[in-house]
Amino acid sequence: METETKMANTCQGQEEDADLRRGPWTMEEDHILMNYIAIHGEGRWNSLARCAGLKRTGKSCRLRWLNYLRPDVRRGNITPEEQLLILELHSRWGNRWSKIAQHLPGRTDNEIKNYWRTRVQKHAKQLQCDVNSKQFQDAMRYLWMPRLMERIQAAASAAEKKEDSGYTLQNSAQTSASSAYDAQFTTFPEYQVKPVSENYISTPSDSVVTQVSAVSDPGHDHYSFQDFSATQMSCLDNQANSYGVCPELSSQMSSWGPNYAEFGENLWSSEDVWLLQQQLCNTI
DNA sequence: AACGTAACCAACCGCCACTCT
DNA sequence: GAGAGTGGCGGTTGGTTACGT
Repeated sequence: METETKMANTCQGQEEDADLRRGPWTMEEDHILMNYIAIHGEGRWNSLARCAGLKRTGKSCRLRWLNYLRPDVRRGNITPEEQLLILELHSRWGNRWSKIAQHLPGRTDNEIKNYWRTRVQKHAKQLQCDVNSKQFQDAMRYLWMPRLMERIQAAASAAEKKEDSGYTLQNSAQTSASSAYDAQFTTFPEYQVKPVSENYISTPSDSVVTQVSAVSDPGHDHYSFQDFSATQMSCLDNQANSYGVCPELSSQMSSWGPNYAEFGENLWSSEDVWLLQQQLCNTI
């Protein structure tokens, strides 16, 4: 705080930024901001912007740093595990993006918000229902989320097979370096995959028994895949079927046969959507 | 190849809460 | 205690890229 005050004082003589820059950041601006923070650390953003010689508002600098320049920002596609967490956490907390982001290390609230608005809301639109409606919540919980679980488990299963075939591993975080699963675990050391005898999700083929768990974080309300598994299992108990789908949807899905496998997050065909709409109308 | 549309994402805006003077 | 300054958050916008016709 003292240094911040000093910093602010030393910059007071500088002229007011009447010609503030807006729009996309240039590489030069990025370098200036990164170098300044590397040397001085994050201070008060307005004075930081002035002292660094950036013709930007403090807010703009903060946003650029937090959402893009920070070294621990993860870029690239949202993994199935992350999607699962986002869906689950959003069902708990709603649009509390920053709170949700706290449970996805390296992801920014802006990125999660964008993911939700572009991809999740797209599906709601496809189903012609509100993203907060019970219909869509059910579709997520009984169709989308189990699909994601299956994809996660399939990736873990593939990794196990790799291991069985003589592939030497140093630790569980390296079990499947080529799968989407691994992008998460190589980056998030707190997550690991391990076989368990309880709290498992069975796939339709019942061939995969894995658990995704997070090391507990005392003093921090850290939500985990394990929590999700527990939630999902209670759902299975209640709904009593191997897909984690309510009985009405389950019967419809079994009639779809292989088409059910097409319920990936980006694979909702128009026929799927129509069928789902019909089913939801009938069941709710 | 050209055009239109959809999807994605960085950046901005406005509001609110907190801190400092 | 009041007002100004600042940071944080969620909502929105606009530019760019990808894709389809």
